[in-house]
Amino acid sequence: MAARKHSRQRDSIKEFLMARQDHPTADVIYRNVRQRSPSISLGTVYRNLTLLAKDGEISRLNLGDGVDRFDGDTSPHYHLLCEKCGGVVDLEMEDISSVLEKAAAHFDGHVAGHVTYFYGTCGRCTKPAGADLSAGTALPEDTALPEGSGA
Amino acid sequence: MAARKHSRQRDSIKEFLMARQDHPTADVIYRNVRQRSPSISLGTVYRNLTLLAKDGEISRLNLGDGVDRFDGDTSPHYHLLCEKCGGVVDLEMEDISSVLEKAAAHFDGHVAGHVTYFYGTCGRCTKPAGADLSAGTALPEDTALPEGSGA
DNA sequence: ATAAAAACAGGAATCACTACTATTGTTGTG
DNA sequence: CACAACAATAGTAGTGATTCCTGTTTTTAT
Repeated sequence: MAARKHSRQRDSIKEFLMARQDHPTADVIYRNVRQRSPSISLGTVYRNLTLLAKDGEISRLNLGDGVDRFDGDTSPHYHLLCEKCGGVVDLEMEDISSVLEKAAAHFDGHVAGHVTYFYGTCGRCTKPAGADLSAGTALPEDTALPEGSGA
Repeated sequence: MAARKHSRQRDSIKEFLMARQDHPTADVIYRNVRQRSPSISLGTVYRNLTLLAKDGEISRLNLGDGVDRFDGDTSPHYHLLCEKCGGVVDLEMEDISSVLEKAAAHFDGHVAGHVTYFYGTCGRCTKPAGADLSAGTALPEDTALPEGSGA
């Protein structure tokens, strides 16, 4: 029930998220989508992110640092929170779902799932300062609006 | 530097936490400690919880539900968040620190640690309703003040 | 006893996020 | 196409956990 209706704001949000490899916060999404849809409101961003996550089209991450992040990639994978730059990167690693069985082994309740994430230093921050940062995938972690050009 | 000075408020907080098997929130701690130290302020509770956690005397848990919880047991162990009652219970389970190696295997940064918790249904909530709830460890999950007796 | 500074109480402020309301946009149906 | 039903929006107010600030009180070393 409550059939979903189309909305450009939702399209913009999803489109933006799909194009990102990082895991932006609602605020970053808001500031960026606002370049295409200048009148969009923060509440709309939150409402749609929540709705998209509920429908399984995106996923919502909570890495314990007080902000939720959003990921256009809903396939199961793990994340690492970089303690230096605050960024979040995907981690390619073998399956660890066996932790569920381990958790259930001596437990008298029911274990439905688990949340795991890692912390440490991302590849970029691990390299010696001033190394080959010139090339590379330099997407500033939390791209804010380039204050000069847009609005 | 900044030598720590003794304080009864901090003592009360730690003492209260050590006596609990559940994982109370700052607010629950505040409401309970206030029975012993009626003039304690919430800010003091937070400041001391943060300080004790920083010094490794207690640990701070974030289970992604918007509230931090505190645990007097700092030995490494895992937690389960009950989706029915909202409570948090300890999980006795074999070591899973091997996930760290798995995470590090194909990663070009540095993996320092991981956070893992489980969700599902706790033992009490799993049992058929109205069963043997009469006996048992019935500590109400978020013990508020028993409004009648105290203040 | 005393002074330096850690800690406190109380309240204001912050921050991410949610809720509310009047208005606008979408969509199925005749 | 017209139009009613209602999903979605913008804008703004509200919430709840946590932190910060300030003048006062405790602790503690001397």
